[in-house]
Amino acid sequence: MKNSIKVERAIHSLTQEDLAKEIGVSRQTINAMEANKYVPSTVLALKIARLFKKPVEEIFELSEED
Amino acid sequence: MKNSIKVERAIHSLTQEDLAKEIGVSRQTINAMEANKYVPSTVLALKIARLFKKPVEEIFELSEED
DNA sequence: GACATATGTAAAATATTCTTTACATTTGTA
DNA sequence: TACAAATGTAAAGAATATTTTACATATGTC
Repeated sequence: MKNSIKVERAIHSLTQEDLAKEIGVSRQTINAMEANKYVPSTVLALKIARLFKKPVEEIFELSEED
Repeated sequence: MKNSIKVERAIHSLTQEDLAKEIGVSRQTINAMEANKYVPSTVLALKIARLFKKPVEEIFELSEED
């Protein structure tokens, strides 16, 4: 799965730590998500999409291997 | 978090096992998801939404406690 | 009633997410 | 250069997701 969190963060001028606080996770969780180190939970995806005012599908996209 | 998987399954006339095979998880995972026993991964949410041709947000909804 | 199919549930094991702590590296700026 | 802020990364542990196996219950049909 891919995601465009880093881009959205840039658009909204948020640091990883800002975003982490907004959605209630650690900064490392944001960092790891951006680096595709793991697949986040649906709750996180919904919170991030809501914050950025975009559909989940526009931020998180399935890859071939999923 | 709430979800309407059971309803979508009824609309599409799919058994829990049908759906499980479609998206590549065990039947118990579907059953537990419907019973809100846990929060699924974003990959599962995207797969389910894609199968039912609806946005993730229409099937999975954040609750107060999230 | 007997049978098949679908669903609910539970426990143990495994895999994965997420936190915490800590440090290294990068980048911008005085 | 020196400093601060942001980012990358890693390792250990806690919490949670998911599988597997297994059985119970419900529901429809013969």
